[in-house]
Amino acid sequence: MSTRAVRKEEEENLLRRADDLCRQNNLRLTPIRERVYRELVQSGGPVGAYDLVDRLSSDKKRLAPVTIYRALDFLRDAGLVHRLATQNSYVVSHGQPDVNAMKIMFVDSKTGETIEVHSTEVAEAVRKAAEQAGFKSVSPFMEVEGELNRQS
Amino acid sequence: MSTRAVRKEEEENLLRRADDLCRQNNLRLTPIRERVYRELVQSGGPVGAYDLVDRLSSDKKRLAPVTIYRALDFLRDAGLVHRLATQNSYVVSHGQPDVNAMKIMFVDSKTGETIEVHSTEVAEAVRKAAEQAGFKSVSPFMEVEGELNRQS
DNA sequence: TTATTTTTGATACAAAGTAGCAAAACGAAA
DNA sequence: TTTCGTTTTGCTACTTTGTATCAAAAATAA
Repeated sequence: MSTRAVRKEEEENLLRRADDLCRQNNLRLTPIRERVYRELVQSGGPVGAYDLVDRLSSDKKRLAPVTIYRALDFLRDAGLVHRLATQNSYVVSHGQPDVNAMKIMFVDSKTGETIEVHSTEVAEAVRKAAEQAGFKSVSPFMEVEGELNRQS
Repeated sequence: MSTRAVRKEEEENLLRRADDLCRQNNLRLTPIRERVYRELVQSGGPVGAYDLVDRLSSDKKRLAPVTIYRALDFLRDAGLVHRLATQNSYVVSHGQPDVNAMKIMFVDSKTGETIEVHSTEVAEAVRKAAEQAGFKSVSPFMEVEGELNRQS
């Protein structure tokens, strides 16, 4: 099986799982919301909101930015998508939600490429630091910039 | 000694250290740069760029945003200031630069209040996670949202 | 001093995100 | 299935955040 086909399959997995998650939580994965999610999945990386506007607009119909932002808000609330604040962009969240793990989104400083890693060890260490700081709870998501090993 | 006086003293410490650091690294802490830094120090928390524009502008002379951004870029490069991407704001970096520690800026989701904590434990755990992700190096700074214990 | 680099000022612009309100679609209840 | 309330979408305009460009001024080096 080609890597192309594998990727296609992975895309469908994500879509199906998103669908299930929404069904189970009584959330409505409406057409635009699904289109936005699908576009993010297919892109394979972070995409800017206005880029999504362009990609999901046709010649006949130009979507308003607010439409995309609303879809993104929904997807973020559902935990399906992360916002990369340092990049002003949005990216699909991978991996099953493990409550005890920290979701770390590593962002390559050069290319903007991202890789998501879940770590309970980091979660534990951050919780400890948070306690020191007088924080009672912390977001299970964080973003770290760094340099990806280039395998050219 | 009043807490007010203590704070004033701390401010002067920071200013002096910034001055030293720049001198030692052949960086020019020019008047606007120092004014921006001082304003951030005095505010005691994160401040937006356009807020700085307002605060540092007089009736006679209105600073251009780009002037502030340039000063902020300088201060960030020097490691004196952090940008809080999730808040679109800028905050003074505290603590002596410990190369092995992760600088974690905890941001209160409600108020935007920040507390900086340095942790070698987090740094170590993140490094390990980064290796898994195929990253060879990571930024020594990160931002985590959470909820501060309210001691009303 | 003169030449070179760095910093600042000024104008305009680009990019990212939001407010507010009306129309449409949906879902539940009668 | 019609009515009613809620959620979602469309539309227009707007706010906030951040940059590009190029000339003037200031600092540094030769």
